[in-house]
Amino acid sequence: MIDIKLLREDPDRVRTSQRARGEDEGIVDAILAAEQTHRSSLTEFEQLRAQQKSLGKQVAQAQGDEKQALLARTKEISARVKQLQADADTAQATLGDLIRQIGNIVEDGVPVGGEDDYTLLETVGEIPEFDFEPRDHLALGESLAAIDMERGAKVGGSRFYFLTGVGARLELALLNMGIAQAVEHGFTPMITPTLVKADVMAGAGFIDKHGDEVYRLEADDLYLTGTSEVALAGYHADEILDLSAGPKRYAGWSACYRREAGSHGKDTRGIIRVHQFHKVEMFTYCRVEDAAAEHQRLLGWEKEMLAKIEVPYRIIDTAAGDLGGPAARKFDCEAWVPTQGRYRELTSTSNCTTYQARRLNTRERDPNGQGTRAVATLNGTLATTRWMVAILENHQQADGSVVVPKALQPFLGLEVLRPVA
RNA sequence: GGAGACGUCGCCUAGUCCGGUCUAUGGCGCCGCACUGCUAAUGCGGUUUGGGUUUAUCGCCCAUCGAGGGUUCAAAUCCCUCCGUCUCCGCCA
Repeated sequence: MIDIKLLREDPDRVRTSQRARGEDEGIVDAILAAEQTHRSSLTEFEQLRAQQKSLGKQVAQAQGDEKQALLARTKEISARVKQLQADADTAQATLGDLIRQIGNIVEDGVPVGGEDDYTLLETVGEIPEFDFEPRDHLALGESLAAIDMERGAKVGGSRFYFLTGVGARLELALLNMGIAQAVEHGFTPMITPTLVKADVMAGAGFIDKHGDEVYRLEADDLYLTGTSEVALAGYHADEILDLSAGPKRYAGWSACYRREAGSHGKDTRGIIRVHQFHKVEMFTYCRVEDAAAEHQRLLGWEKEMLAKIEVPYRIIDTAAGDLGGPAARKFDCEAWVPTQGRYRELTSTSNCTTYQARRLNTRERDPNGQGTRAVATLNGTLATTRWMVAILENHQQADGSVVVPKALQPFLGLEVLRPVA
């Protein structure tokens, strides 16, 4: 949720942001009007309520006829107070519904436009050249006895899979390497709930626009999370944090669940796009002034991880229209996938500034004055199951074996993965 | 799953039975000031959060006693639903 004060004081900034995202800017004026309505109805309610309270005190002390007269007056006021309160509540709900439709204010420098309008920031590493026909990650995974899609489909349906033997070990090694790096940089490792309540899901911003993407357990009114970001965003909900000693950094380890609605027919082969996978995710709470710098740090830690698996990749600055609602800016790192001849997303880091925190009511003492203010939240990927695709394909050899990147070897306990006969 | 106890503004706590001087008590902690070689101790004052009004402050007002409803002129207090914590019993990885 954006700051209503910002919208009031600088509506043009919000309009510009909406335009960059390709979204309705007329809503700004609707919100301004709704706020006026809310404020006047609230004032009206409060004034009569004050009168009701002071009369109530007289009632308590009065006796006999005087008391009866007061009761008659106060009964009438009571009914009006109730009505005014209902009006004020309605006005507030209307305002809330409107303002929640606005995405975060896009950071300066973010390219305008949709999915294809990203800015290429950097390309790292050499695209490998094979003197043999490279096999895709699933062919490799099957011959290594690492991935079993067929039985995955038998048990869970399409887009489910088993990681078997070295496949399971490779995933654990990758995730453990992510946790190890996070710990090395001062993150607190966290294993998070993957089922969360509706208000946490909504607070993290995953219901409004990604509603179709999310699994919901009807019987319990719980949501399966698509990333530990959700649980970590909820972790400090309704709290006042002390960030005077620096940001709070968490590394969440969790299973992730995505419905992949609307992506029928896309990436149907292998484990690129699946309903369930694992991820180690960085999550930071920091002061809003530090958020942009922290975003660069998160990107730096993603690059550090990508260097460890020795695959070529590029970094893009996602266009405004491709940002999630809570994000003010997003950098994706995309690894080269040889058999597809293109780059595929391995990491994504978003600066959500105060957007999530405002919804989840996570604040700090205002260092510049009195009272409290919303903190900033950021997130970024350290490792996911999908990384196996890039590792397998980029490090494959003519005989079907796969060389394990050096940094990963101590975690995996193997230097080479060899095909099973 | 069954039975019971509980949830008060950082922490602890009074108030709830019997609705109205509760504008929520007291202690601890914390902040400020005073006194004082320093620290400590002591004294005085302040200390939930959100919002409205004003906006240069002061001030005034509303909401907030786990959450949401209800009863009532009036709810921390009475009723209902939900959430959470603890104890015991049962069942089960």
